[in-house]
Amino acid sequence: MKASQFYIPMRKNVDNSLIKSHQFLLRAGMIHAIGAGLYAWLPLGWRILRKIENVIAKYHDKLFSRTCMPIMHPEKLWIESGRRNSYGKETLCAVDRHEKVLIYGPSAEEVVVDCVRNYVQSAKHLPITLYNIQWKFRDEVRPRFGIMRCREFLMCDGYSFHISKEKSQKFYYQVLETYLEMFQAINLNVIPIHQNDTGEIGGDLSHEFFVRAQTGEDEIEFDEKWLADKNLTEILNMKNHDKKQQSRAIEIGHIFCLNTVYSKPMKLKATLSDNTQQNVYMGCYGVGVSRLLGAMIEIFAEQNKIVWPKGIEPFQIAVVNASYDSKNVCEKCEKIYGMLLQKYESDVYYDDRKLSISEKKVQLSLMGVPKLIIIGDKELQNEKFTYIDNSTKLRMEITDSELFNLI
RNA sequence: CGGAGCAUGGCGCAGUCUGGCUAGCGCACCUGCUUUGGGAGCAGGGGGUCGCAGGUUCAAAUCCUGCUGCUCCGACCA
Repeated sequence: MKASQFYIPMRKNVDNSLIKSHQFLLRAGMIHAIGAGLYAWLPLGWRILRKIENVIAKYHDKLFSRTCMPIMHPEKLWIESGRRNSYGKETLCAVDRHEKVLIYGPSAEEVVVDCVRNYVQSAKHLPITLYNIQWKFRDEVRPRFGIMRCREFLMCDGYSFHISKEKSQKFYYQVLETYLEMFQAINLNVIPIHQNDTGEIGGDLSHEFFVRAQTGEDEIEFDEKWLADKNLTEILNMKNHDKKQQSRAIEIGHIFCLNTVYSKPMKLKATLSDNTQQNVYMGCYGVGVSRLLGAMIEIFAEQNKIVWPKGIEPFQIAVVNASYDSKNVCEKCEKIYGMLLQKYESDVYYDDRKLSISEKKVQLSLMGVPKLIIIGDKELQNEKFTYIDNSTKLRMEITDSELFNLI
């Protein structure tokens, strides 16, 4: 991607009463506020969001198969599950031309149940595990903190269907374990906390996943053992009296064992080998994808730069033209850019704009591009490149061949 | 939903209390020159009628009423 073709409206002035991540998102040109709790994802923000989505999808693919559920749900399904009455004013509705009420989905239990209930007749058809990553809408009383509590947001939601409570719970713990791996893979020191109150979703076993951050909306207590050595047994053995530390925290995920809370009213049953019928045991598993992006900024961003977790960087490497008036330099940059494209594909950024080298470097730090190859008159004369690793601050002069060994 | 605040060029703000010169500042933008290695400098220049509607007044960004939008605190919250 060439910088000259990339819409990235960076701002130097932002309202400093906004939360850190919100300010950063605006400064780096990642989002644009459209209305209360509504944001447009601009090219840079969208790229990063997609990177996060990809990691989350990769881990969910180990346990679920991916689907895409509709955003709008017929009210009928919600009446059937009983959530129409209980969910409250956060439900945004629309009326179609036939005067039917449609609900902009805040989660997808009803539609997923509808997808499987006509097929599932026997225990032999189970288990079924599905997930989707889709835009959700909750008409928050008070949207705030930028993308952390907005109305429209991207969420990954998984659903499991098993024939028995035991199997359902076993799967639940598999998901729990996979989530721990997943969050670790993106450098997040996540703390799972067992919840007793499962809220509107229902069910009886639930864990919330938190990351510590000063700007978090929640106050949590956790066992400090979590920070050193974490494994599944540790969680299961955790008792209230073990809790030793407190911190502000951001909730980035929540999982539930739902039992038959949905399958009962929605008549999702399977026949057992003794020819009796059994309500199917469900679980649901949610990760806030867009909120995760905000949480990463809260955690990893400094004043003028961010170091994204590995794999989340908007671009892995950038070619920086330091002498845009020089034809030779421009040609060299194009050539190196072309070669890097072969290896990094769309993950290479070429800053070909007519801006000073200083400004380009500052902007690339703000974007969180980890590796820079700087090419200017100086480099051309010395027949070397300047290589800068933004995350480690390593800086060196390298030759053509060294460049290709390095990257 | 309760409380508070804000709305002035593209962005961030001052001016409002105590009505009155041509509505100001920083950033951004345009032109020129000099620059170009962690958000360049100098000089010149363009752009706003002050959220919307009404009212008071000789005169309203400024005072009054209503409306709309947004932000912050709280309650709420998969």
